[in-house]
Amino acid sequence: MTQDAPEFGKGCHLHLIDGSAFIFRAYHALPPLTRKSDGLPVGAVAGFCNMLWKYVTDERGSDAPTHAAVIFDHSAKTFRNEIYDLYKANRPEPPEDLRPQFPLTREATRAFNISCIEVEGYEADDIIATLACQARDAGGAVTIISSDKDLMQLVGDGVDMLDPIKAKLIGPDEVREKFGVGPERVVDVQALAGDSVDNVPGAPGIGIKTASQLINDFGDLETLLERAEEIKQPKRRQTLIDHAEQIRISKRLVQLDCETPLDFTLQSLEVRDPDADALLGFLTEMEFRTLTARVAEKLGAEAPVVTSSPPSEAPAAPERPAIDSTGYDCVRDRDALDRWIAQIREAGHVAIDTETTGLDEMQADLVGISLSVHAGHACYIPIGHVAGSDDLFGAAALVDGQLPMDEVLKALRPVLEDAAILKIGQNVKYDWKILARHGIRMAPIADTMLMSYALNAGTHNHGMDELAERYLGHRCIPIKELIGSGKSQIGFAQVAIDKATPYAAEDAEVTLRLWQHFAPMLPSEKVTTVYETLERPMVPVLADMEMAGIRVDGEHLKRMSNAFAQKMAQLEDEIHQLAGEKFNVGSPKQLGEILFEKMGLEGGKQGKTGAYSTSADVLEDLAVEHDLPARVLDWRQTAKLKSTYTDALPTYVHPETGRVHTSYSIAGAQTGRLASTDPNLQNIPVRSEEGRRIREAFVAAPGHRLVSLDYSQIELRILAHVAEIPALKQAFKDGIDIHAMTASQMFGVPVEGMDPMIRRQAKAINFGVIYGISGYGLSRNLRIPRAEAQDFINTYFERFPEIRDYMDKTVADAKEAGFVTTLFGRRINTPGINQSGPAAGGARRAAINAPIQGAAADIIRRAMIRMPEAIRDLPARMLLQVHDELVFEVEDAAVDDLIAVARGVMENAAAPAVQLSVPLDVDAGSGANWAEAH
DNA sequence: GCCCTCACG
DNA sequence: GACGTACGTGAGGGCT
Repeated sequence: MTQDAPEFGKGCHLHLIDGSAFIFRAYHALPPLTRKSDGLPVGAVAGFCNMLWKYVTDERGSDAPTHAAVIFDHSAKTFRNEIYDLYKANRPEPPEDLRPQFPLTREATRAFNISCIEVEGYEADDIIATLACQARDAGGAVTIISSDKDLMQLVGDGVDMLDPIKAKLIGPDEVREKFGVGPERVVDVQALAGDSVDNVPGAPGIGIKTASQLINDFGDLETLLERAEEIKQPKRRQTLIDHAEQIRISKRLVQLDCETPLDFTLQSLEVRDPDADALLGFLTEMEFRTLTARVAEKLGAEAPVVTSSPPSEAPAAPERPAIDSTGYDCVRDRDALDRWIAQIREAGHVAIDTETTGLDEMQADLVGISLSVHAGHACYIPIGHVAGSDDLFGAAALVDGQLPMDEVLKALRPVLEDAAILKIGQNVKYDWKILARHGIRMAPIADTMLMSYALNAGTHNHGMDELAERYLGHRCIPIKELIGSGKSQIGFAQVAIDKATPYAAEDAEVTLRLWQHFAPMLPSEKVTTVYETLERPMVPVLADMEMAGIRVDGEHLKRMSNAFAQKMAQLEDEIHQLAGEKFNVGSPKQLGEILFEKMGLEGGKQGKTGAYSTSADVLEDLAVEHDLPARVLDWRQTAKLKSTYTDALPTYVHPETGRVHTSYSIAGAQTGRLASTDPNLQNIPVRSEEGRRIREAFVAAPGHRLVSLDYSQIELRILAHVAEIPALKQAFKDGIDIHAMTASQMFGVPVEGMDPMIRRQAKAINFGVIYGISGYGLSRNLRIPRAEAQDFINTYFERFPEIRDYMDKTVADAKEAGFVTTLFGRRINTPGINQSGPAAGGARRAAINAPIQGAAADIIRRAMIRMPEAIRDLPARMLLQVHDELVFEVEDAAVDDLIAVARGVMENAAAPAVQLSVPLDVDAGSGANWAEAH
């Protein structure tokens, strides 16, 4: 697109809009508006759009810009923090309701078809300075749309500023009026005067007035500092002599950098007409009715109507051409690659998929990358394909006709890290980690899997093949057609490139189309906030945790394995003797026959498959009278610990890091909980003494400790809040033993000196309530008659009637809407709620449990998302999440600091989105290993 | 590939 | 009146 644009030069006029200033001004100028459909805060976005619209429609006549860009700050840390670590340190975090609006303002800018620019490590001011210098040097004119005094140093020949609010032009005279010196000496004055807002120290006691006087007296700052002895006022003289170094640092802080590395040209900033569809689409999505109407009128277009049909009814409408995997591009040379990169830059987004040698993203190697920008088009860039090897010893030689991996990554990196280009993935955490291993931190990202999860949790799973079939009516090429299966399976690197291209490129196109399908549904289905605040931000957080891994002591596990093997052999002998014959103790079928046929024990219940149940609770009952089932229980526990933990865990130790790297699935559980796989580190034993020793094998690195923080009773607290149970809320506020309190209320006994059995029963009921209690379930759990269990439940509901109200209301809501929601808006669909028969009970209990379990999951997600920023100055890393627990690794000396900071984040994680009526309590511990820390 | 069992919250 | 149930997960071993 830019090839035809004229070179930037004389006669051109560049407008540089200070986007961050727009945002903050918009935020503070407007009341906290929220989007009506889902409560997403959008006040700043609304103000921002109004300002942009006003800017775009202002009549400027011959002074109209030929080129324009909106520039944003990328992140809080910049190169200035290396000069002075306290730079901007006292600047408060942006308000919670502003944060989710930052990405939206970028989207808004793109919707207006204005170039959107930000660069990591640089402030917007530096980018503005760099562009202004370049434009001025090229002979063009520059107007900076901002009233920021820090930018006034740029004013001069060919560069002026425009205060967008006062509509006032700022030239050298206005600068002189403000600083008492000309633009070229502004930094000298700022260096002396300092700036309390940005925490630029300056010289104490010297303000702008004094500073400009001094500079005017001595000419410039360096001269002033050299000849400070000549200053007449003694105090002022001493201040300058004492603080000369601090003043010089201050100058470096306020001096804007004209050398920001930029990967685009001035030509590419050429002014473009807004695209009516894109702009109206965005404004409608934001539900800005007035502005949408105004824009539609001006552009002579129809304002689109947001439809809000539930996703389950959404047909796989094939408005776009069917997916055809035969015509994809295979990118084999630099020109083709550059053309794709130009396309991506023009569109501002790209769907991306990586192909690798395996599923373990900590070990798999990159084989190729596929991209798609427009439906109907996609490409595959092979980079790591090797010759199919019949020869086992033949070195895996790269196939000809592939660009070198380094070159491809180097070319793509600016795009992948460009804050103005959205990278769309399906399960993008996978690709993020693969690229992170090549030093690329991809941002910003979108994930179609997480979009589907926010919309469809509870309805179906969110894998690409399933989504493509459901929503695009397209059956993806099965990977098996390329790599085979079973014994003859080959790696993706061995697949011929002409076979890999349609498969890989298709994945990118499907991802793009899923994004086109889902993205507009998030607002219409009111789950944008969930997606933006609970799903999307988890990707880099989890990726970092997974890549950090946790150290595991393989020797410790091996010793335990040996001990377990001995114990099992001994138990096996005893069991065989008791049975009078040899059989496979690990076979429930054989065991059932021994127990209930050969030995003729009572209580043999056959399930639907005709097999006897030999589950632990059956065996526990039998164990009261008989030795054999007791031995089997012991054997089973040992076998479990050995096979699942002490034997399996060492095989997961990464050869290079020496640590175990789990993988968390964000969209696996229906309720918002994470799930941990390969290995599952969320079910490491803790309940039995023998099992707990396995936790001793999870150790901190030398010089470090493991710290574990966990929420105390978080689900019961959420229940107390959502069901508004005064007695429960008060107990949590008073910090008293919640189960004892329950027992006391139910049975009328004092909390002091309570019978532990009574407390245990109350505890079981408390948990039962969370699960959607039934008399049968409670009777089994407590091993009491069903009628007795039912009596307990009745008493409980009498004492806490609000709980029954809550349960009834939740089920009624689910039946009405087809879903339940958590406190934070997470939606869990309940498709089975209107079933009849036995399945109805299960759906009913799941619906009761989901908002409670889900809200707890939301809260710890919020804590995790805030954690990296909160602990960034501590020598600590977040390693694991176990539903209500976070595990960190921290240098010895910083244990207490970490606990204080992390606890604060966790205890306040619900706020400000939700003001809980109960406190959240967090327990903490630390030690050389996980057993000690827990 | 399904079922059973059991580890966790 | 009978039915069959605690909620949410993942992994390993047996068996077809």
